[in-house]
Amino acid sequence: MIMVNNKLIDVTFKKYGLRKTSFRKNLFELFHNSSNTLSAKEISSKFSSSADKVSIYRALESFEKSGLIHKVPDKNNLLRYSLCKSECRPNKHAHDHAHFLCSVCEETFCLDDFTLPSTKSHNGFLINDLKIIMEGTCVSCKSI
Amino acid sequence: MIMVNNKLIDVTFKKYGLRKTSFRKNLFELFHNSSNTLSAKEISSKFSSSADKVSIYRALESFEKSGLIHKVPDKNNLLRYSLCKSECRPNKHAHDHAHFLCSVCEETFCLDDFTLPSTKSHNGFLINDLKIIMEGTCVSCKSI
DNA sequence: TATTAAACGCAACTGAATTGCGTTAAAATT
DNA sequence: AATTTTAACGCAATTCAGTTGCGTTTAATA
Ligand SMILES: [Mn+2]
Ligand SMILES: [Mn+2]
Ligand SMILES: [Zn+2]
Ligand SMILES: [Zn+2]
Repeated sequence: MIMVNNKLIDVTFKKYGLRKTSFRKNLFELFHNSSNTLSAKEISSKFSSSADKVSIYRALESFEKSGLIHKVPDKNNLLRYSLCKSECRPNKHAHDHAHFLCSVCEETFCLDDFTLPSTKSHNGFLINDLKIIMEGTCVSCKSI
Repeated sequence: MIMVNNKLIDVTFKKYGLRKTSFRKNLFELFHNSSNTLSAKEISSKFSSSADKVSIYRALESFEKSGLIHKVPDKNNLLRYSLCKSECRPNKHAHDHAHFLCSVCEETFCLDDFTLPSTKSHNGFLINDLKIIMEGTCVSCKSI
């Protein structure tokens, strides 16, 4: 099942201070090979119930705290996560890109070249983090 | 308890096709007099348990469908709503503003004067809806 | 190899949100 | 004004994402 090479796992887990348990390695791989964002339920189904849901939630929390993944807003208010860019750290998630949700195929796309406004404050509100979430029709679904 | 004049209630409820029950009139008033957004729990406490939570949820759903209120993001993934601008209709919620989540008080604020980019496409992606969600410290929490 | 500390897995729990259904009240019709 | 119709109400029961407790296993380390 491991398609991501072990070197990358070693480097990544060392960098983020994570234990290399078989489940967490597989979970990392799942994120790494997913173009779309993931909910706990989706993760569970990918593991075909071989992973306990509590382990999933705790791993997600741990990954998020380390700066490996970040929360993404979800239409149905579920917890949903996506792999971070390599610049992310526990104290600073660098979400310097917009996310696009296709209403047709339900895929999520990272629009890396969509530059975010770099505003740091607005009317006295101090902005630490800014997310842009788009909804619409993706390139491939448009032409169907 | 009614501070919003009855004329406004009449006009608004007619405009949005809503029944004038005493609870829903009070709920509308609550939204009208609130500077910040509201969750079901917060609404419940304002009514000091005189309104059933099911009625609250159903009223919120009904208000939202009519275009009177809109969902806003919440720090703890709760359902949270805010009064819409007068331009909103069932089929077209004009969410032309950004939302701000305070990490300290966990409130959500509508930044009505932070207008969203009106981009309709990007690299072939057709954008129907665009959301900006900011996180940071709100005005009041900043000065504590 | 032994120690220790984090991760796992199972069951039980929590709490926001939903559903069912009989009752009440607003609006429409007569 | 009285009747019919239909939406809203209220209570109980349910659902389900997410959490907590705790004993066991496994990875890191010494
Ligand atoms: Mn992303
Ligand atoms: Mn708003
Ligand atoms: Zn698509
Ligand atoms: Zn605040």
